[in-house]
Amino acid sequence: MAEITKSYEPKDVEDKWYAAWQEAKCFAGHAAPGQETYTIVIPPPNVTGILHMGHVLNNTLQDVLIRRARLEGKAACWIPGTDHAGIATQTMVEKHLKKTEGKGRRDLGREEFLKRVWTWRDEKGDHILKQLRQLGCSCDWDRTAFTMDADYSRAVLTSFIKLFDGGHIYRGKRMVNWCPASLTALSDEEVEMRPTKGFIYKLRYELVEPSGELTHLTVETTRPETIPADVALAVHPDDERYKHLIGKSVWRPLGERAPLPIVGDIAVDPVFAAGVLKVTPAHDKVDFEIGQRHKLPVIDLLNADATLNALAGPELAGMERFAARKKSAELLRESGSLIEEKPYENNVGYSQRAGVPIEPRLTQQWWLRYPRVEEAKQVVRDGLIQMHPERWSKVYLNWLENIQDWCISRQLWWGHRIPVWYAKGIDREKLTEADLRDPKKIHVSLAGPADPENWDQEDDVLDTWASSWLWPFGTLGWPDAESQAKANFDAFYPTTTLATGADIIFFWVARMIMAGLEFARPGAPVEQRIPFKHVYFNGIVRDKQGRKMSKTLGNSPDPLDLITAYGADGLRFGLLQIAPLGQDVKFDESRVEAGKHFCNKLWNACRFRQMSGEMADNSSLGAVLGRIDPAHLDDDDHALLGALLDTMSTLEKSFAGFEFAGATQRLYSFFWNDFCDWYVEVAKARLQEPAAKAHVLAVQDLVIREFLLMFEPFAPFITEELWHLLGYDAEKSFVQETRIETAAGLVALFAKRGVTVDAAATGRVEQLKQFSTLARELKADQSVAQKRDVKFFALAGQPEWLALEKNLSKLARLVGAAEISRTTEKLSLPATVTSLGTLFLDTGVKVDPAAERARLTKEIQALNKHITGTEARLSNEAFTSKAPPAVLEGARKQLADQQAKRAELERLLAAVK
RNA sequence: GGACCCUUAGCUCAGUUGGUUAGAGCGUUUCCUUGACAUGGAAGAGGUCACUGGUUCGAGUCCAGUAGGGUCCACCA
Repeated sequence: MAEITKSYEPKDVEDKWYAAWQEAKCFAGHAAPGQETYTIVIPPPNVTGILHMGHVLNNTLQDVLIRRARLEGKAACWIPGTDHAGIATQTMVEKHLKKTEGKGRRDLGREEFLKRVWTWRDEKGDHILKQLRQLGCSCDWDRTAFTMDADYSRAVLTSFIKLFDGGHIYRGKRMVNWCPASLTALSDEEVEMRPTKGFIYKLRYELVEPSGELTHLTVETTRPETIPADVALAVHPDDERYKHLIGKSVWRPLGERAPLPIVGDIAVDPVFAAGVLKVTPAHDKVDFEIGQRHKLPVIDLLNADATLNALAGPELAGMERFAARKKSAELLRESGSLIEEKPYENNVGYSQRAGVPIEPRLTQQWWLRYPRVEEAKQVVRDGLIQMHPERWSKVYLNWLENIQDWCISRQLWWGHRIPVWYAKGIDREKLTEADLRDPKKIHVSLAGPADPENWDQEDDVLDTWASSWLWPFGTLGWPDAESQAKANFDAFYPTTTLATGADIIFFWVARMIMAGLEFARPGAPVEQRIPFKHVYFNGIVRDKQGRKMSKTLGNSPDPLDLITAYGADGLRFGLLQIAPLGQDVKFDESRVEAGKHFCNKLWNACRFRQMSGEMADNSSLGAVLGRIDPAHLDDDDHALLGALLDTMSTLEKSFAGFEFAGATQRLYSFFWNDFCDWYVEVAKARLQEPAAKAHVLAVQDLVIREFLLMFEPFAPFITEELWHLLGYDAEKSFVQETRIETAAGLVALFAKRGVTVDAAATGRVEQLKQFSTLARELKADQSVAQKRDVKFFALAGQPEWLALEKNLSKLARLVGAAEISRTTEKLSLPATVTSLGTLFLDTGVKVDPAAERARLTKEIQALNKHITGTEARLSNEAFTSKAPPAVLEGARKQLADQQAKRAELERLLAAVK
C-alpha cells in the first residue's frame, strides 16, 4: 500500500481517476429488471459554450445527486448533451464569417452556410462537456445527445407533425416581437423589458374641421417616426372632452398629408397624457387591435432590419429607426406640429439575446396552442411534480394561467427546418386555415413530398426551445421504439430530478412538462407521462457586489483556474457550502479555498491513520466491523459513533430535502470537529495501550470508511484516492460501486455484533471537552499556554473524580500537562470551576493576586448576568405553570449549576492572598 | 399594478416543527513549528438577529406593518 503524502495534490489524482472511471464504464446507466432508477437529464448547455460558474454549481448539484443515488444502489443515469442554440450559434458563425471572409450568410446560401455552422460546431463544440469531466461529472457519455443529431431531429420534427395533425399548430399573420438584429421573430419569453431613457413628444394633430374653439388634438408619443404609418387617432368613447369628435378627422402631421379618422376605443386611458392615442396598427400591439376593431388599414413602414421604407416618405425613407426618430422630430418642429419635447423614461422591450429594442411587427409565423395546459397545472398541484423550493410552483402556475400561444417559427437557418412544404406557385401570404389542412396545397411529413419538384419547403426553422422541450424523452430514444428499447426508456422515464435555474422555468421547465404529458407514453397514467418528479432550482452565482456573473462584465472567474488552484473537489465543496436551497449565491473564493483546506485535512487524517499502526482488513464493512471489540468501546467511541450516525441521518434528510449546504456543513463539522479535533486527539493516548490499539484503529477505519462514502458525491476524486490508499477497495474497484449504509442499517449491523451506541456518552464527552477547554483557557490566562510541564490539581467529588480518572492520560495530553492529580483541599493557585470540579493550575511561578482577583471577578460578573436572567424566568409564575416539564427542568438545573459555580468562584476569590 | 425573495459578526453565509449563553468559513488579536495536517493547533475579541408592533410563559424563528436591497410577471401611448 502506497504511503500517503504530506499534502493533497489534486492534479496528481484527478485525471488519473477520471480516466479509470471512464475506462471501467462506471457511469453507464444500466438498470437491472426491477432495479430502482435515478435519472437526470442535463440542462443542455449551448454547444459552443464554455464553462462558467453557473454551470459549475448546476452540474455539481446534479453530480452529487447522481453519485449519491449510485451509492444507494440505484440504477443511476445522467444523460449529457448540448443544445444547438439557434440564434446564439448562428450569430456567432455569422460574425466569424463577416470577420474572416467579409461575407454574410446570404452570400453563401443556406446549404453552404449550414455546412460552415456544422464545421464550427465540430471544431468548437462540446468543449464544455470536456470541461465537465474536469469537474468530475459522472455523466453517461455514451448517451451524449445533441439537439441537431439525426435521431433527435427526428423527434423534433415528429413532435411538430403530431401537434399539427392534432390541430395545435396554425399559421397566421400576427403581431410578433421582431428582432431587427437577428432578423427573426421571438417569443414573448425572449423579450426583456428595460426602462429606457428617451423623449416624449407632444404634438398637434390639426382637425380637418375645427370644432368650436378646438382646432387640434394634442397627442403624446415616444415614436414620432411612426407617424407616417398612423391611420387614426383614438379617444375613450366616454371622454367628455372628445366624444363629440368621434367620426371627425385630423390631418396626419408627418408623411403623406391625409385625413385620419378619430375613433372611440376603450383601450385608450383617458387620464393618461392628453387622453388621445395615435393609432399605428403596424407598429404596436394595442394599436393593431384597435385597428382590427375599427377595420383600419395597416401601413407598415419598417423593413426587417428596422430601417424605414418608402412609405415613410422621402425624408425618412432608408433611415435607421433611431435616426429617423430625431429627424421626424425636427420635421415636426419645422412644421409647427411639435408642441414640446421632454425627456422621458419608459419600458422598452429588448431582444434578450441581441440586446436591441424589438419591433412589434406583423408577419406570418407558425403558432402553437400549448397542449396539456390543464394537466400541466394539475401534476404540480397534485405534487406528482415537486418543485424545490416549493414557491416556484406558484410562479409556474401563474404563467400557465395566463399562457399565450407560442410563436415557434424563427427566420433563421440553423435549426430544425419546419417540415412543411407548399405547393409551388401558391401564395403563402393568403393561406387560410382550411388551406393548411388541404394536402393539395400543404404537405406536412418527415420525409417530405414524393414529388419534391412540385413543392417548396418552408424556410423557417423552429425555436430552439421547441426542440429542447422534448429533452427528457428525446434523449431516451423517443419516438423510435427500437431506440427507446436500446436506451431503456421504460426504466429511465420519467426522470427523477431536474436541476436547473429558475430563469428558464417558462422557457424550458413548463414546456417540458407539457411536452412530456403530450408525447411520452401516450395513453399511460399521468404519473408515467410526466418528464420528472422533482425540479430543483439552484440559485444564480453572483459576484461579491451581487451582480450576475457575465462575460461582458468580466466578473466571472474561470472555473478551470479555480480547479487548478483548489482542485475540483475543493471547488465543488466550497461552492455547495454557500449554495442554499433556491437562494442566489454570492461567490466567495475564500470558501473554495476552505474546501481545499478541508480536503487537505481529510488527506492528513488518513495519513495519520496510516502512520498510527498497521493497516488491517478494510476489505468490506463487515470486515471492519469485525475488528471492533465491543469490550473496548469507551465513551469517546460511543460519542464518535453516535455523531457518525447523526451525520448519516442528517445527510439522508438533506438529500430528501435538497439541502446541500446543510449536508456539507454537517460533513465538515463531523470530520473536522468530532473526528479530528477530539477523537483522533484522545485516541493518541489510547494508541499507546497495546490492548486497545487494534480496536481504536478499527473504529477509525470504520469512521473514515463511512465518511468517504458520504463525502464521495461531493468530492469524488480525493475520496476515490483515499479509498484505495486505505485498502477499502478490495472487493469493489471504485467507491461508487460500493453501497452506502443508512444510519438505521448501520445501527442494525452494530446490534448484530452486540454493539449498542450509548447516547449518554456524548454528554459525558462534552463535559471532558469543556474541562479541557477551561484548562487550556487557564493556561492561556497565566501565559503558559505553550508549556507542557504544568501540573493541574482537581478538587472534585467522588463521582466527578471517577469520570476524570478514567481519562487522565487523554486529558493530560490534550491540555498539555505533565500531571493531573486529585486534591482534597483548596490550593492557593489560579483556578477555574468546571463541571467536574475546581481545577488548580501550578505553573511553578508566583501568582499576582491582583490579576487573579480581577480575573475571578470578571468571571463572576459574567455569570451573574446569566443567573439573573434564569432566576427571573423561573420566578415567573406563567413560565413555571405553562412551560413543558423538560424545559422547566432544564432551567432549574441550569440555575443550580450556575449558582454552584458562582459560589465556588466566590470562595476562590476570597481565598486569593 | 400583481407575485415572490432577502436583511443574523468586518466580509460571505448556516440557524429544519418557537425553548439553556445565536453558529461556521474568511478576516482579526495573542500564543504554538510538540512526529497527521502552518492548507495546521490552542485561546480570545467581535452580534440591540433591519425597524415597529402583535401572538406567546418564551420570538432570530410565527403574524401584521415599515424601511432598504433583489427577482419574476404585466405595462399607458
